[in-house]
Amino acid sequence: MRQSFQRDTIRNIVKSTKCHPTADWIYCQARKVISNISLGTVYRNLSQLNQNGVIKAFKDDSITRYDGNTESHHHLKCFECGDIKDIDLHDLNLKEHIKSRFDFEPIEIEITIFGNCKKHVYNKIKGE
Amino acid sequence: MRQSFQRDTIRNIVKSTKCHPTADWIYCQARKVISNISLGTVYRNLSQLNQNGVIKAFKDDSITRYDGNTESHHHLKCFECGDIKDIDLHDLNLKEHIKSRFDFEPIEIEITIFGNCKKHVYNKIKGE
DNA sequence: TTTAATAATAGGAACTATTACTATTTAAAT
DNA sequence: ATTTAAATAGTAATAGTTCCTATTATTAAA
Repeated sequence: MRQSFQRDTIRNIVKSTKCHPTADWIYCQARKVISNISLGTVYRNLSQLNQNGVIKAFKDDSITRYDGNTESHHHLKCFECGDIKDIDLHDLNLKEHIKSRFDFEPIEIEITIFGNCKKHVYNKIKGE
Repeated sequence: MRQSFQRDTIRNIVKSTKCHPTADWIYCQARKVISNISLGTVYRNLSQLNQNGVIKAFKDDSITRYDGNTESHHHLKCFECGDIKDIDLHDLNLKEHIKSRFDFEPIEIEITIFGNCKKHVYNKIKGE
């Protein structure tokens, strides 16, 4: 994988946000730097960076989101605002748990918890 | 929601398999009963049945799968054969855990564990 | 039991996220 | 400098799904 300004730009964009952006959002940001960058280039490089473990891709409903945080972690997604927040459930020892209970060798665990974040729980209590 | 033979057929197909079928698989099965049923009808009814809690829809990569089992449960997906098996992690009390640890009101938890099922773990040990 | 209202349908067009294709450009090894 | 192959921009194609429309079918009411 040789150097390209396009790829460096894309990596920097993903690495500098915690908003779990989509390819399209990244494309819009990238165009501010390279006005004629193509969407295909964005997809190709995101896919490459993901394969090399530089970033992490995950599915949010039917759209792919990208995460600069490559540590093992899970997601809280608010039904109201759609915000996705990283959480760590490392101490639950889920892999060990699965391994000992089921006839299955776990490699990767994806957890998304849907519900209401602080802000929207508060709003519901207030009846807003 | 008034009765339709198409919807009844679709519900029966989903309810009578544990294979977590896609819309297209269900469409193929449905055509054996109603030869000119349209794919749009299949999608519309699956969506309706899901909204009414009769069946449950979930995403597998970029495809939607449907589950006749509406009890709260999670999935084991084998990297080798792609088979998806239902598991119950009810006793982990994940909702209580999340609620007490994060400022978040959990409503639904989706967990998919990717790895190798019994059959393929065995094959790997044997070096096949 | 006809009639009226409208939910559901078949068939096909449209949409969206993503991937594939191709001629050209660019990085970097020789 | 020259060469080689990776990367690119721009665009066409794909797959899964939703939307549209004229027609049909179910159910409630007269």
